[in-house]
Amino acid sequence: MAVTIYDVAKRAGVGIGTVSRALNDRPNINTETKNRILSIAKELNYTPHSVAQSLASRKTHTIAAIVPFFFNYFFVGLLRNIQYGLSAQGYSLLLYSLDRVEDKQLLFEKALSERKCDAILVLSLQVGQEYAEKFRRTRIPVMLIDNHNPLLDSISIANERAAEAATRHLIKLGHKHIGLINGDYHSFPAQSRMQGFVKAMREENLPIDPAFVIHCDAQIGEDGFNEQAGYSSMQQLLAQDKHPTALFVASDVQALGAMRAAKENGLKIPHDIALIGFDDIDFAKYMGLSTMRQPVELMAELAVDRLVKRLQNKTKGLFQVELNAELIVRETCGCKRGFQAQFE
Amino acid sequence: MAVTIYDVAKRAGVGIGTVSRALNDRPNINTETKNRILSIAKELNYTPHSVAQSLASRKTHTIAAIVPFFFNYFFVGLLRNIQYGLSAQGYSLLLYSLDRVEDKQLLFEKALSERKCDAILVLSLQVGQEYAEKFRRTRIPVMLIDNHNPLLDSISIANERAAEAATRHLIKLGHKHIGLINGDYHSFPAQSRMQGFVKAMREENLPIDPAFVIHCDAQIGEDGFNEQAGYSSMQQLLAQDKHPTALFVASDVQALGAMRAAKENGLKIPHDIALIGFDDIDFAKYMGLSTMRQPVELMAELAVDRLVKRLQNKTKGLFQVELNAELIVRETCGCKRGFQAQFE
DNA sequence: GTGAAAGCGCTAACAT
DNA sequence: ATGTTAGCGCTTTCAC
Repeated sequence: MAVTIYDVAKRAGVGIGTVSRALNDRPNINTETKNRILSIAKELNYTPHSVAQSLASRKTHTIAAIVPFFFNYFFVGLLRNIQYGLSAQGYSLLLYSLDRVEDKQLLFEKALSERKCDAILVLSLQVGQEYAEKFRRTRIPVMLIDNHNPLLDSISIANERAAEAATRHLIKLGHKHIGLINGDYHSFPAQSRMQGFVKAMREENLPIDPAFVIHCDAQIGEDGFNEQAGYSSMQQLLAQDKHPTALFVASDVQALGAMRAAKENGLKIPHDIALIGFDDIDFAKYMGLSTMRQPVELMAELAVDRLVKRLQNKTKGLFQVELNAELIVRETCGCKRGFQAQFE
Repeated sequence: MAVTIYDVAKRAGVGIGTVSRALNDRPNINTETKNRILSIAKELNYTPHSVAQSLASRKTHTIAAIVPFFFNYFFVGLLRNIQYGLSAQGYSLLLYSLDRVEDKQLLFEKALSERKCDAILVLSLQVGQEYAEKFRRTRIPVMLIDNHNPLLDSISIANERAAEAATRHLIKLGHKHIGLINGDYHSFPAQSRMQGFVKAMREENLPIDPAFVIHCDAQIGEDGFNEQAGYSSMQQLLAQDKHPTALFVASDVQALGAMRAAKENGLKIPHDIALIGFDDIDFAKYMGLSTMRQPVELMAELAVDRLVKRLQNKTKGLFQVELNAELIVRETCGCKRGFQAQFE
């Protein structure tokens, strides 16, 4: 049996209350006794039993992240930074992932009912009205990342502005026939990115050819933001008798898929088709993919920071931030002179 | 305040013991009372408080995974499958990740002392003698994946055999000058992969040019299995006045880096240098990278299954499995006729 | 078959 | 400043 505060108390000749006070750095304790207790605890190799602490204090010091694992590596970068921030603040990360979007309700329910966590981090998932209200009612702090809900804290990207910037960049390079490969249009980011695209085209008086705008139909359980979807969309685009000279693609993994399809069709990027992706996943750099970078570190940092503050009641009111994506110019947009396509 | 078994008991006019029996499907209870309790519980929207359950039963139904996040996407695939298996078995996944290998002891210690988990899953990390013994002593089930220790359960890949197979494939294609880009030689997989490479070359009476064998020096906190390391290794290789005609690379991300370097040097793959990687991460498929596939799904399934069985005391004795990697022939090894290099 | 009672290891309120 | 006590919400004896 492991050593408990009772053992420490007995050895120190004090009550368990005093031990608890010493261990938790609480006031109303003599410095001497405190030090004595601390050294005895160390000597006995005492470590607190966090489950017992949780039950008594009603705090688990654990935060659950609900993540659609899909096939978008954007989440990996986010998660890494979230984990990093959480552990720095003394919190553990409980990971709930789903393979099919339909399962999200189940996980919301689970996180809520099991009470293994103090707060919930929801990545890139749409939270319906029902659960938004439920979260509010249970008073559990919830933070949405890469999504938005009027009732909940959120950190998202100014998707519309970013899409607009990407599109404008292509326009500035002289393209007149610009297409869009989007994710599943039911998703929040997909809609905003579409709007940004449309806005840029409209304001520059460029016609939008409906045949050049493709929304990846979400397969069962997916969201269209994956390599395969990008590949098929590009194939679909190229199967037509005319194709755009430039494309804004709503995610890097899709863009990678699109590049693969382009290559198979003998098209050179950016010569035949220029490309801008979205996210700036690790591989974008390696592939020379121009893209709109999401500030993953910052998003994670803000999310963790805010959630922890909220748990400490150090903040009130809705926290809704919109960050800007940044255009990262690499090869696929074609504005670097003398560049030879990564893909043949 | 949430509803507890006391509420259910009162409403049903029974003791809490009976409620517990009903809820947990235990014997010695009248079917009628049981059903009555169950329906009352449902009506009251009762959900068990897992923290209280844990404290009383000394079971958390949570498993911790200690993961070096590095930059190797191999872990992502593993984690996804692990999470999937665990949740199917009613377990939660606590994620401990480290950014620097040096931190692993800290996390071992943390997982052990906090007692938030029933078992520990260690991914791709070397467990020293000290902790192996400590794990045994505390009797906490531990499963190593992608590594090995005589005292602990493990699931690993027959690295030597796999490396040998990859090398032999290159030899069979007629290559005489074959090089190796390895991970940090201090790591277990790197050593075995080196041995397999050497074995194949020896047995086929091919000389090994020391200049063609590169071990990625692990940067602080890393393990050499990353894109950047692969890139530099290739640069280093190509800076010499002669270079191999084929390469076995110890991981796909490194191979991707190597391909990037090759392209920058104007070398065509597989024409000038043939390549075989290791892991079969998602991107390998997209890049046409030939590779030794690790059976990630199977590894995860076995690991979870075994760990859960162990927690239920349904198994004893050491469980040490070695699985075989499978050669996935794509374009970079050059054995598909008429293939034109993905990279220029 | 069921109820009462004793923990699980801690925190926190309340005495002293 | 310190000890005592009552929970936290459950599981698990142990009587009946």
